[in-house]
Amino acid sequence: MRFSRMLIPTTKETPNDAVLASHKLLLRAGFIQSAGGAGLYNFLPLGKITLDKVRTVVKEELDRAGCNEVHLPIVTPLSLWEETGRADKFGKELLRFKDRHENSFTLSPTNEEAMVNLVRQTVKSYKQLPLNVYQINWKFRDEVRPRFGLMRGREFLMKDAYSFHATTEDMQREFDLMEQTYKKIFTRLGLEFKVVEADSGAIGGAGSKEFMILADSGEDTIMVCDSCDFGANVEVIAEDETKCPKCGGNLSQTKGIEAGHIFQLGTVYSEPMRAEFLNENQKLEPFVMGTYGIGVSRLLAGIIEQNHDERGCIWTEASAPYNVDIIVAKAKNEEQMAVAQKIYSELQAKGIDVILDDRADKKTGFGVKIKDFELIGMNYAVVVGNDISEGKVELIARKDLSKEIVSIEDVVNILVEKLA
RNA sequence: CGGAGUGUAGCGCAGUCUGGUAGCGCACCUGGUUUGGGACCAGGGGGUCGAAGGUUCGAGUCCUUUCACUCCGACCA
Repeated sequence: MRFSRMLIPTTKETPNDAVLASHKLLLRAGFIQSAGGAGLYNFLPLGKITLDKVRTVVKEELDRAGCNEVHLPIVTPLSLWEETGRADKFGKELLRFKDRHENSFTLSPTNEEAMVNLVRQTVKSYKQLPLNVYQINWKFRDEVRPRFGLMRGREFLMKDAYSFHATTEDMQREFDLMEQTYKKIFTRLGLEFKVVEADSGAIGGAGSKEFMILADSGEDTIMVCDSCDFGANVEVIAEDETKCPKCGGNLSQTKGIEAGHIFQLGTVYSEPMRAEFLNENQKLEPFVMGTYGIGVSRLLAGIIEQNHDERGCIWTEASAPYNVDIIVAKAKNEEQMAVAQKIYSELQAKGIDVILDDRADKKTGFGVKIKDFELIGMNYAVVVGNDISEGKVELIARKDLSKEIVSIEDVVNILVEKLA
């Protein structure tokens, strides 16, 4: 992609009302913009690309774990919510409206009822179990106070998975599989995270675990053990507790951003909704369920909260909109453009996501391009400038801003190796 | 829902106290000079001052009502 053809409205000034680094930087770097209402954002080209990259990582790992991707309508009949009593329980956070025939609907904030409905209409036998179905779809919650940009929007992208089983043991097996799958997803995304014991809240059910991105700006306080892998949200453990209940080690307090949550549901939805299958003994039984969520758009904010500096975003390799930014110092210089084009094509041929900053207007000098690189936070920049007379280009790593001069012939292989 | 604040050009703001021609910076357009760390000079376009009502010869400014947004708190898979 050529920078000159892309809508990337970076700004020098920080919006006054943004507080969190991720909120400020995603706005300044042109990933998102306000859509005019609280907690509603337009995803601009860079934001859309990044969101899709993160979404793809989530999808690939779930598919690998045997889950089935489906797509449910965002508009759900309120009657489904009345079957489980959650129409009342969810309160005002559940946005309701009526169609022209005066039928009531909601904009889905989560889809337990809708997914149980899907499955009860199609799965009738224990032979069809277990089953894990998921979607990656927009959710709407009429939050009391949306805030912090993508961290707590009213409309947000969430992966929600639901598993259906004949027995509690099999559901617990799937629960463990999902925990492992989530660990793979968060690791691939390059995140530092902690799995903690959590409260089940409005979703209900027995056990639940949260996946916390460790960041000082996190809204959740968690207790972590320094000698084993135990961790818990302060919702479920006394905040003044100092000893690990699992191994007796020391507990310390830290902040986390909840980016994933997995639940053992049991039959709390399948029973009231009469979602049943016929077992081996020809008896009807309610499905034993689990449910598993990841806040995909929140992950973008979480990645930046954990990875940024005073100059801008520092995307991880799996999440960066582009891994390499080729900066042509003087885009009107034909030799520089030719060298840049060559490196660009070779990187593309190697399957690396690369953008060519070919902007040649007189307002956009070298300084602007390098500042944009640092603000947007792609992994590496290749500066094609005066050094080409000696057969060299400059390679800059965004993470530590280290620079090295490398030969034009080597730069592609060096990048392929670094990004492997 | 309680507390605090802010609405003036795409963005960031001044002007409001003390009523009298709508301002500044960034961005944008034209021309010229620049060109390795967010350039310079000259010229230019863009506003029903959040909305409604009121006071006044005259309202961005004063009064009343209302809406929206932001922050703190409570709440939150």
